[in-house]
Amino acid sequence: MTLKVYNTLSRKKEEFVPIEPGKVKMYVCGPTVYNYIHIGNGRPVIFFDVVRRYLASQGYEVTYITNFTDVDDKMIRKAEEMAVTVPELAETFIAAFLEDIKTMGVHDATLNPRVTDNIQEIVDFIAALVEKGFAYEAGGDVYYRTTKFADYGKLSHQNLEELQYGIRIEVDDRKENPQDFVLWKAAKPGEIYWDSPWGQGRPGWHIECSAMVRKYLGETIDIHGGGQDLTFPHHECEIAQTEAVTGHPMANYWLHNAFLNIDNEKMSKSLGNGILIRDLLKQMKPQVFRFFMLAAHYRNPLNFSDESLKQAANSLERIQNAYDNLKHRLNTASATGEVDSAITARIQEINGQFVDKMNDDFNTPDAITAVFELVSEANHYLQQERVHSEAVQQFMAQLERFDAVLGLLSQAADELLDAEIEKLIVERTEARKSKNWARADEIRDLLTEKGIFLEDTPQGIRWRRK
RNA sequence: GGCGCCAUAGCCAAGUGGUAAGGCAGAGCUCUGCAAAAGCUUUACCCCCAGUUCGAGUCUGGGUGGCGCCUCCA
Repeated sequence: MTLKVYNTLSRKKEEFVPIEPGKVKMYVCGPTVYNYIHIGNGRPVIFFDVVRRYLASQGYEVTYITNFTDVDDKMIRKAEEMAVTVPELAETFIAAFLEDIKTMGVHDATLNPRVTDNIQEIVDFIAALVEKGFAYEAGGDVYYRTTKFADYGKLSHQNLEELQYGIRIEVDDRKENPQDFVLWKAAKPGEIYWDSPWGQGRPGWHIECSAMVRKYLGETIDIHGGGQDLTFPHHECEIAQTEAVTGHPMANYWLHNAFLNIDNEKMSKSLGNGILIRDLLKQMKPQVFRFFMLAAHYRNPLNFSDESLKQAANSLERIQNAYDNLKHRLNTASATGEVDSAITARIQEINGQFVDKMNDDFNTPDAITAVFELVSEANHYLQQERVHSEAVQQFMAQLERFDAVLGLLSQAADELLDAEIEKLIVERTEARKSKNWARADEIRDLLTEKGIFLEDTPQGIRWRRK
């Protein structure tokens, strides 16, 4: 089965055909770096990380670009509040962002371009739009002339006439039409600015992505992603800008993730229910948050609650236990001869399930079901007294292949316990031998307090941290 | 007003028109000195009403209830 992705442009699942065989160029709109990212921001970050990992696992060479918006109105306002410069503000929160996503196990992007490093390209882009009559200058600002672009609205499927303008934002009367959007914004006194043919100012929000996509990936890319809210106006405007200049489609596939709600309500500043990722991850393993995210399909709304997280943690533990148990049994695996070919075949079959589900518009909930199928098979196999090391390795290798895509396992290094704990474990073993259960339990309780959980298995004592 | 989305077990969540995956939680059992882990067993008239069909969770129409976007937003 081939990969199918839901394309916002056509509102259909379409077969994914890359522009260049074996290669995928994707761009995902990144954060405006004026604050720490919240858990809602985590959804596209994690989802597109999985998309990218999956494509790579299928043999594609993926170029993954995600930008930083490091200058805009919000940045300027926040910098003022914090009494720092805009670049200082950006440095702080870019560093924080990179740290947060690393914690979440997100792979590094091929490149994280910044708006302020691409001003010249942006100015050139705007100049080209002006040249072609798609933009006009008005009092130091430059606006996009939406009426000139016949396809305006094709992504979000909106009719220009039916959009209600000025509902939330006051319409600027310098615009020819209310739906026109700003490409270049004149600097007010004291604001950060760059020189341009239209005077001192800064880029509008949408133009940066058009300029950077073209510069780093080319005129047409394979996948352009972002949160659902970016469909309109942001991505609509990107299309208008890019396609007006290049005459080619900006991206072949537009992917948008649905929102994360908190206790069934949208997360918003006015509700005051925002949760920062760094705060959340102080309370739980990052893999739990990833599992929670991937347990729902990316195009469905996902509700964040303590209960859901608790369930995610418990579910994830089953996978982690299976992996740890396999690893543990590897030490004492003793069966000889050939591995039962039925096992190998079954693992292959489950891998096929996983791939089929991922191919179906990245159905991670069903892909996770395949992971659980593998867990079940592995657990069954481990019921046997004697296991074959190669079979155990096959199970582990398959779990690791799944994990290369999903990023859910903790690879606890073979850390050493300190001498005192080591001694207690030995003492407990002695106590058990002499059936001194009271002492044995006492020691286990003692270690539990230290976060070390002991398990007595037929293959010997094992411990795990919790 | 326009454009969309969602409704499946106590909870989370899949589901190409052929007779409801998976996980969590709960209950019982097996194994275990006790545990843990694991295994086994167990839990659904798919929001309502009509229609199409041999057959509908799935398609169509109409409701009801939630939600998103309509130039800050992931």
